[in-house]
Amino acid sequence: MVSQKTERLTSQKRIISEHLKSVTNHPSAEIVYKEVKKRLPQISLGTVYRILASLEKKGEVVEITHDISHYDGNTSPHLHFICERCDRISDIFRKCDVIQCQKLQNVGQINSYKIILYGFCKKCRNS
Amino acid sequence: MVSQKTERLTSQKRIISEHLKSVTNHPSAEIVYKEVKKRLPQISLGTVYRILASLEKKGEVVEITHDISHYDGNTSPHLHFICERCDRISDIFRKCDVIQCQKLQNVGQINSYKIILYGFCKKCRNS
DNA sequence: GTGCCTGCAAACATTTTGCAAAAAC
DNA sequence: GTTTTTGCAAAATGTTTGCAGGCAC
Repeated sequence: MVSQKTERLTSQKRIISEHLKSVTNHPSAEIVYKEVKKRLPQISLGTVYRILASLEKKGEVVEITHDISHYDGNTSPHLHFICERCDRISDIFRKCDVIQCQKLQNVGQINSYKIILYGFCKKCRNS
Repeated sequence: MVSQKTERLTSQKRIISEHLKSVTNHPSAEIVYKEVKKRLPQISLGTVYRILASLEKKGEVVEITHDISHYDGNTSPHLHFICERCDRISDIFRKCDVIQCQKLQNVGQINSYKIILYGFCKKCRNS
């Protein structure tokens, strides 16, 4: 019999997960660490990285790479807009026809996608 | 009078640029370095990074982040497909209606976009 | 000759990892 | 009690940078 690893629910996992679902600002690991530390003062940055990686692997969090990794706890399929001036990442809840591309193209089996738009946000464009 | 910096064409820039235009495998900086070293044995990795960054800034090269940075010398707008098993990056020359998203959304001014599809390529799916 | 660019190596920032103690089950 | 997870700190990785000499113009 192969012993199988059963995941355990720790307060670290729960609180990081809750935090990511409650914010919309796509924080980096460092920022998640700082925020979560308010509730769990003894947590370490390494743990934050480990938990973020496992949440991503499970599909409960989406990673957005912009210089460094940022994390989005909203897993409904959507796009991201990154302002090249202020670096803010915002959500765009609008479907793109990637599904259509899938069908037309025969590269293989498509499981997910990431779409990032780059430009200037309204605030930065007007200044 | 503000003195203005005029760019100079060096063999390093020319050969890296040529190399990226001649391949379709989306190499990392390290791989570009190894390949270009065949023609320029004295080139350094730092120079490769500097030139890749400047080409990207000028829009002559597209950066694809997948764990590390990969570079695409083909600047015609297209999508990328990454196999989650063999990590190969392939091009998909097909337009997506991101333009349409732009018009519908009013986040600001959109300058460019990156679309990455993740899945299993045909070879990996059948094994 | 002027000043941009390179090679080198050291520095940097982010992320990963090994290990012993702690917590979950 | 067993096994997973954590905190800590050190290591690893990819990338950037300062500087002196080299090369483009």
